[in-house]
Formats: sequence, structure tokens, C-alpha cells
Amino acid sequence: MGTASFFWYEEAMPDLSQAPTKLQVLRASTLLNSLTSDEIEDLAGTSHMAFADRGSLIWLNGSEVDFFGVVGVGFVKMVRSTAAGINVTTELMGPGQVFGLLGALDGSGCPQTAQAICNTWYIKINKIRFQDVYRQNTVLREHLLRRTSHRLRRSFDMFARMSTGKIEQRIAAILFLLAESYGTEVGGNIILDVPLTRQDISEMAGTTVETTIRILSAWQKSGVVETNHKQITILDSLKLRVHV
Amino acid sequence: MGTASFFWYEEAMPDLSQAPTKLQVLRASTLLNSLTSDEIEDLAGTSHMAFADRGSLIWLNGSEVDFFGVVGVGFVKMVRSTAAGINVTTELMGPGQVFGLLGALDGSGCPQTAQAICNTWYIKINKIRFQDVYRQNTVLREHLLRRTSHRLRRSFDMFARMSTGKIEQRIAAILFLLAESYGTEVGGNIILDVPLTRQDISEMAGTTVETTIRILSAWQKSGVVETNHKQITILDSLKLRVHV
DNA sequence: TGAGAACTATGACCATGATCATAGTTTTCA
DNA sequence: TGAAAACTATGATCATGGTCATAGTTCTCA
Repeated sequence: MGTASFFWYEEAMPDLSQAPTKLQVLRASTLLNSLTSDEIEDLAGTSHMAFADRGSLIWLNGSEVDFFGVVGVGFVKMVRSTAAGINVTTELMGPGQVFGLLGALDGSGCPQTAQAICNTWYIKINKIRFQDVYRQNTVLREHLLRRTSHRLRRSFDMFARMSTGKIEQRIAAILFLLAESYGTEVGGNIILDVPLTRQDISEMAGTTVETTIRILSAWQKSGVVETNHKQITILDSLKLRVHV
Repeated sequence: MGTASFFWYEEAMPDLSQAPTKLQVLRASTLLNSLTSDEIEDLAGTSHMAFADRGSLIWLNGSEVDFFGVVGVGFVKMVRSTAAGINVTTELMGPGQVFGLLGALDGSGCPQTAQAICNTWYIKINKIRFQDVYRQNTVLREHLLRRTSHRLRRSFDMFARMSTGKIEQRIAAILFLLAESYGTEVGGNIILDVPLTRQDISEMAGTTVETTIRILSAWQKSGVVETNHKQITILDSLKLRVHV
């Protein structure tokens, strides 16, 4: 608590009114809502709400932390750095999504960096304390396997797309992937509710910012997508689909 | 049995002396050897030894089959096809490795094509029959989660490497990956015990055959690797490491 | 509010690697 | 054993996209 209050006044004040409650976050998580009410309240009691500024690191790859996270409000990107110093974003975790859990179970540390891409509220759940819940709850374990196998399939899919083909195709694929998870349809258009910079997108596609900017600019001119600030809207899914 | 004997005489005769027994294969599998002896014998009774010629398809992506496989002798590559018709190999399954299991558990079909890269003996385990074993064996489920999370981590790793960087780096990464799983050290050199063509390697690296051939030729000339037939030997790990 | 940081934009240049074409070599199988 | 198929090899050409450089725009925060 000493540490918490220290940082409190050092850093910018997070907007407390935006903060969800721990119970809200735990219940919103598709993985953890398979727990009993008792278990959820138990976890809530031993976990902490945390705030990460846009761009700040939650943990660095290779480090050992005693918690994993559940996103409440905001987004967290999972990043791998190659030997050449290039960052690649492998996954984007949104509200309700658990991150860093697998390493918690087999004690293998954090292979990827977790970084907030916008101001983000998340809860930290203690790895050790979670072990008990995990061991006792069969349904949770089953859910976890399903979620993991789903992620594996998706990873293979992106792997195939991102290691071949034109960059246009890759970026189009990324936009559709984002639309799938975080897109809302408004009047035939799909608004992506993730505040991504061109840099963020380029790290997902394994390309450079410049190329990403060029492609998005071109698409904007031809009316395929529209971007303002960090919001991307897909105007013409069909034309965009051609690029995939 | 009618079907079996039909194909038997239609196709080339597999070399029966090479065929392992079902029990041998099941026991060699790191995933399935967590079963009790009774369970293994039970599975052996309801599964079938099968043979796949080099290059032949075990199943095509999108198809529904009633079995998953365990490699006995040989290698099976798991392939995704992109919209542009390019094939990408996501994993290479060797002796003792289970393939196609995850789809068996959540009934989601086969997202990837399974293809033998050399003459391969494998066993087919009926998905339905396996369900019982799966449900009753906690240790198996735990093993499966660990294996899946390990594959996920590796997939992310390759994803990061294969979506960025020079092709040389990618191919070097592939060789090291292969060395890790199927390499044997002989007098300071690492022999890769997988019979891969340049085409196979290019499909893993997401590049073309020509480029792969050029790079391997160059490395051969500079004494970094040696290739004869389909056998690749890493002569100078350090020099090769520089390329990663 | 104003300075600095972060982000978007665009041009010029050039290396990488895809594509096409051709040929030599090895393997396979009737 | 000999023909066909599969695989390896290499050159020429050209488009893609990375790199560098510069500048305009928007955001952030003291």
C-alpha cells in the first residue's frame, strides 16, 4: 500500500470513474465466469485492480511476475521481440480477456511482453492463489483447454497469412480479424473499437509504419476504409475482401 | 476389412517389416503414455495401423474424419492453404506425436491438411472412442493442456520470426527449430533426421523454392551446412546462428 | 496556451526476393 | 533398364516494400 500511494501522486491520476469493479471484470470474462459465485468472490478478494497508461509495460518478456491479468477496460497487446529487435504483436487482449495465465500454470514465466495500447484498467490475479481454484474446478480446466486450442488455431491461421503474400493482403486480414473480435456494425459499416496507431497495425502485420500508412491512405482515398484519430471504419467489406 | 484388402493390392505394397506395433506407437507418445496400461491396450484394440505414401494426404483441411493420428514411423506435415493458394506448413509431426486431436475434442473438424512427407506409419484412433478415455483421465487432460500451451508458445515464436526479417533469417530459424526436435549431434555436427525437400522448407519459411535453394546452396558453399539427398547437416552452428 | 512528443504523410532510392525460364540431376517405377 | 517425374540449380528481370529523409498534423501535458 506504500508503493501504491507513492505512484498515485507521482503519475497522472487515472480517471477513477472509468474503473470497473473487480467483480464486473471477473464476471465479464468468458473464461472465469465458469467459476462459482463463491470462487469469483474469493478471487476478487485476493486480486487487485490496476491501471496502465497508454503505452506502458505491464510486464516485459522474460520477466517473472506473480500475477496474470484480466482486462477490464482498454486493450493490452502481447508482443514478441525478434533477435533483430523487431517487435511483433501476436495477440490483442480486450475487455474480459485473460492474459499471461498459461505461464502461471506451468511456471514458465512470461514469454511475451504485455503492453497497454491505451489507458487500461485490468485486474491482477495472484498466480499462487489461483492454483487452488484451478485445481478444484474441472469446468474451468475444460474451458481453458478450449480457449487455448482456439488460440492455437487462430495463431496458425495468422501465421500462414502473415508469413506469405503481399502486405496489402496481410493488413486486410488484420482488419478482418479485428472486426471479428472488436467490430460493431453501424449502417453497413464496421467500426473497429480498438484505438490502434499505424505503428500498432504494422507490428501485427510484420511490416513497417510507412508501408502501413501508404496502404491505409490508399484505401481511404478509394473509399474502402475511413480513419479518423485512431478509429478505423471498414466502409466496403467486399472491396477489402478482395485484398485478402 | 474389405476396404483394407482392396487398397492393399491397388497401391504399392508398404514395407511391412518397417511397421511398428500399435502398442509401441502408443507407448512412445509423450501425450498418451500418461494413460494406464489398461487404457493403452484398450485404445490399441480399437485403433488401426495405417500407412501413408510419401506425399499422400491423410486428410484435407475442412474435411471431417472420424479419427486422429499418432505418428509411428515417418513424418506428417500440417498445412494451411491461404486464399491465394499458397501452402504454409505450420507444424511437423514426428514419431510419437499426436495430430488432429484438438479438433476431435470440440468437434470442430480439421482446420489443417495432414500430409505425409515420407512413407509414414501412423495409427488412427477413433475420435468417439477416445472421448471416454479423455473424460476419465485427469492426468491426460492436464498433459494435453501443457502440450497445447507449449505449441501455442512455439507458434507465436515462429509467427514472429516468419512474419518479419530476411528470408535467410527465417530459414536459419527453421533449421534450428528442426534441430531442436529432430537433430542428433554427431562429431560436433547436427544431423537433421527429417527428409525434407527444399519445397518443404520453403513452405515452412513462407517463401519460394528458388530462394530456399539459393540460400541453402550458398550456405553449402560457405561450409555452414551440408546437404545430400534430403538430409541436412548443420556443420557450423555459430555461423548459422549469425543469420537468425 | 504553447512547446514538445507522437503520429501521419509522402517522396526518392535501392535491395530483396518473387517470377519466369531453362537445364542438369536424382529418384521412382513400370 | 529406361522413361518420366520430382528435385535441385542458376540466370535474368522486375515489382514490392524496406530505408532514409523531410514535413505536416494532432495530441499531450506542464
